[in-house]
Amino acid sequence: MAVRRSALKSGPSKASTSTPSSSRGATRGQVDTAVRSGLLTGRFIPGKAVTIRGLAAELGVSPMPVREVLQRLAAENALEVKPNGRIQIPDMTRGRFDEVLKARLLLEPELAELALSSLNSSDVKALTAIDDDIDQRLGNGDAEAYMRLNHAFHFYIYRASGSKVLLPLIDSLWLQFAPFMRTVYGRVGTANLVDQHKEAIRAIEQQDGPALRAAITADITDGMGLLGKEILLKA
Amino acid sequence: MAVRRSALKSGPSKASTSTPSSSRGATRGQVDTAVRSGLLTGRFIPGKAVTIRGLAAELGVSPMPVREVLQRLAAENALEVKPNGRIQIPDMTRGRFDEVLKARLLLEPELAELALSSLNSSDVKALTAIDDDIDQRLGNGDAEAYMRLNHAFHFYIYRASGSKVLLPLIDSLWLQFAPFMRTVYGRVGTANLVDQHKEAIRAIEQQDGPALRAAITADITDGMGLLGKEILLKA
DNA sequence: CGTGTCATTTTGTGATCACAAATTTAGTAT
DNA sequence: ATACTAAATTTGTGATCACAAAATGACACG
Repeated sequence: MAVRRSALKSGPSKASTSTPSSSRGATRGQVDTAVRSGLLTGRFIPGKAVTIRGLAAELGVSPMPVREVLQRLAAENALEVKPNGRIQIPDMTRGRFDEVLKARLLLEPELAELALSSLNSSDVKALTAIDDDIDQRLGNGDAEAYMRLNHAFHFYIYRASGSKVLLPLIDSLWLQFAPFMRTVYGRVGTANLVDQHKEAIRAIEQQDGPALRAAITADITDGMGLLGKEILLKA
Repeated sequence: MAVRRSALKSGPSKASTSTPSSSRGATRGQVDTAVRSGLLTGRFIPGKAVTIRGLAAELGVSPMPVREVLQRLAAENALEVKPNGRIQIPDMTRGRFDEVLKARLLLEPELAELALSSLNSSDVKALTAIDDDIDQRLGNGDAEAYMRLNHAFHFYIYRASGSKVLLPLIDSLWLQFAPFMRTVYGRVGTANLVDQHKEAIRAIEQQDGPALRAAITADITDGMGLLGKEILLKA
């Protein structure tokens, strides 16, 4: 039997936080966290099929919780159910990309500003720690770690808003573009990636709303817009 | 046995369009359409529990497809899974309401303008027909019909954009506030509801983007913002 | 009349099964 | 070799079952 690359159960990925580790819906929570983190760190390749039994075997659970999780993620447009029932990672198109970019630019600066007043100096410290970690990993070319940390940085801010509506929408967006961005990093590497994290941190320190909006907007445009469009035009 | 009010299988609701009526996932599609339309027309009351077996019996299907549909809708934040596994219609809070309103104002005018160039004179005719229907129903106080038609009006426009990203996000938002708005209409009635549909239609006729944005924005603010805030403040 | 306790019922969850559709593989004929 | 066909496998779907947790109801006790 050939050694097959496993999309999950690799890396630390710390699947503990916010995961109901026991009691009601324990298995489903575990599966959900595993697949979500797999999508966000680019361990799933766009266009590749995802089978219920395959995932179930890989995670050592029965097909049932996997079925429900995949339906959930399909509802968030993180997965695509084809007319024949087959489930796969949607591949990115130019139209979809433009829409995700537009939606991100509309929602994320807004939520960041909404969270601003809830962020204090200890949060600044935590964000700085994440950003330092990112800078350190960028040189190594570890795209998976970069994606995980970049997600952690943004959502640390967004989560502080306590949002129950905007946050899930943005969650859905990240699940949609993350697998594609992974393929982008695979081509251009991570060495010369730029972000506006330090500007964002400074804006938070000074409680400067417009500056934070600008930093987030620029971060999205630079990190996703420029890179992605270049790749998509080549196709 | 007492006659229990059924949340579904009542009214015409025309569950045919866009429903996979046969082949793969037929039953699930039927259940999904039924519950979705039930939510959008306010046949589900916020705070009320929804049981898998109950819905399954009501729709005459096995619990399986219902389970998956409810998980889907929970992923879209149209339903809430409580820590004990119980599923219910989330009840509206002031914070949630403000967020939904904000998100609608950010996304819907944008998508309407995006759809503008795809709307032609035959679409104007269709929209006018829907709006006339609304005017006719408003006097009758038929809140359910109003909600269904208002949804039809907005999404006729949005769907024309061909959007695959923004449209699902807006879909999620409507599923979240619809059940609450139903309770609002139950208090204030539908007689003196106002909308900006005619202004929107005129903007489409003249292909006037800014005017369409303004009409949609005003429609959201008037129809949802004013009414909802008043009710929520009383609680 | 209120209150705690225990039995009964209901509910979600995970597992397994049967089935049909679709995919893949093998085999064969041209 | 190539194209077509048929068998074998894989896959999603719906149904049913067993189980534990939770909700509900009945009932006795204060």
